Amino acid sequence: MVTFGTTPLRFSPPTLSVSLERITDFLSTVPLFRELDRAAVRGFAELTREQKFAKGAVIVSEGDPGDALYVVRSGEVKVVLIGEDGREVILNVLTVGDHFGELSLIDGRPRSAHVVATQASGLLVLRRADFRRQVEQSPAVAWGLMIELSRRLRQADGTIGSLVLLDVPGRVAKVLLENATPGQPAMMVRQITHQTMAQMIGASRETVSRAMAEFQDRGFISVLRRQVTIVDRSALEARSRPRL
Amino acid sequence: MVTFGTTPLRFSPPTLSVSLERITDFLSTVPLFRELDRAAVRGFAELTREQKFAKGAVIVSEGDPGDALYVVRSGEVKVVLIGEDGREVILNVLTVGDHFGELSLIDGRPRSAHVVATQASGLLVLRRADFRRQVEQSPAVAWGLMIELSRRLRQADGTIGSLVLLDVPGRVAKVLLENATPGQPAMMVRQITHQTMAQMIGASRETVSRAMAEFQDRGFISVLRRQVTIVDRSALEARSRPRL
DNA sequence: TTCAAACTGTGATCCCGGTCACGGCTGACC
DNA sequence: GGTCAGCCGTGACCGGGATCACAGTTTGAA
Repeated sequence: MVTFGTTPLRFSPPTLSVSLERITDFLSTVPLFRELDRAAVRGFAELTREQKFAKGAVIVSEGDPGDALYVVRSGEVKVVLIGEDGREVILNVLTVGDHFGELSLIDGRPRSAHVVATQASGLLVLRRADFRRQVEQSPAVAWGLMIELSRRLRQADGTIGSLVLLDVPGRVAKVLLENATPGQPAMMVRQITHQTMAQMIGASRETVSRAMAEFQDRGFISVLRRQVTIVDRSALEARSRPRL
Repeated sequence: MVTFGTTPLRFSPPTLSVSLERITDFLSTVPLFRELDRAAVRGFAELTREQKFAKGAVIVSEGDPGDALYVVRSGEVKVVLIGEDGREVILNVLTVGDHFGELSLIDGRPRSAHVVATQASGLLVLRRADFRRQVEQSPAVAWGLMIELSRRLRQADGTIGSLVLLDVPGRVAKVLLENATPGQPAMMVRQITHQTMAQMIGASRETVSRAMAEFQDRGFISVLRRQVTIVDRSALEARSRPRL
């Protein structure tokens, strides 16, 4: 039974508030809102509406005036830059609990990249004015935002370093490690196509294929039905450092 | 002596000093504090100490626990990543009014890069606890910080895009434009050595030289005693876009 | 099960740009 | 002035990785 505080609801609750509670539950798990008490999170939840996107749908486009924050509730999206020649650079892949769009909310500038659904996805949308008012009322969210921005900035700087200092196999090793879920003796990597990897590290699909083949030969990883398992973590780590 | 690349590193002792009002005047010009009234800015000014660094001095090192924010009061510093093989990547060049070190203050993680003085410089230092208390009292600074972080994140993403999508001459054209001061018909570029440019865009010094030579031949820029002038802005802009 | 669409593996070719080598400038400091 | 340390310009070489081409393998929808 759904309860508010200790008071059980006697009448069948409107669907809207049921889903409100579920959205509140969900938002509570997002790092941005983790410091808040339930009432404050509900304050945000009330301001959201859920929007569904089919695989391949464009959620925001570079240059758009940005006036909303999105939280991924289900599915997966990618943040991409697209060159005039059509080539794509994947800046980030976001899954459940991740959010995007805050830059435009903060500085009022246009969107700096495209965001595209890579799977059917459900996103919670929070409009600018609402968000801003809420943030001003809870400084905890402001800190949370700053922490998140810091994390991304460190990550972006790391990516710049890799692009300059590492060769393609080195960059491949790095994304493998970054996408590994920590299962002790042998670690799994969430499924990514070579094409996607290539766009994440600024390389061609073929070169990524060759690097993966090499890692298999050497026993660094093993691949079974497109599921990659990391066999020799430290070898990959060594390969992901600049070599002299 | 420890060296990174070809630049010898020197450590210079801190010197304490200077007038509170003059520091307040200076901080008032920094975007981060622009929204604050004079009393609030003085509050920050009271918490700072000025520290002098000789050219080549290391101000912070990657991996250090970071517990201070620095504002450049005079001189120039560079933010660099250093590979194990000694190669440097310049993430940013900071001059008067710029600041660095806030990431570690925000998220408590170690410093993510080295910062080295490229000229004799004076830095205002603000320690973690002091800074944090002040920020909590003035939300305007929190917004200012978020805006600054957003700006850097956009810039970093743009850099990633350039590294992947542009060839070396394209990246050279881009830094020229980014470092141009907007003098109408012909624009000047602040002095940067080819070596520095090369480290900013992930290229070799020689290739940058050749690109600059090409731009001169074509009449895009002219160089007189190491002072670069942009002659044909739109040609450079065209060159700084991905070509099909 | 079948068939199309998407993904992967691998060879051949070519070229951008890194590296090496070296000589010519420029400017700072005795 | 001389001399020394950084810069800059340019040629020669060659290797990592993009590109093209095509065959083999999965996947998933009907």
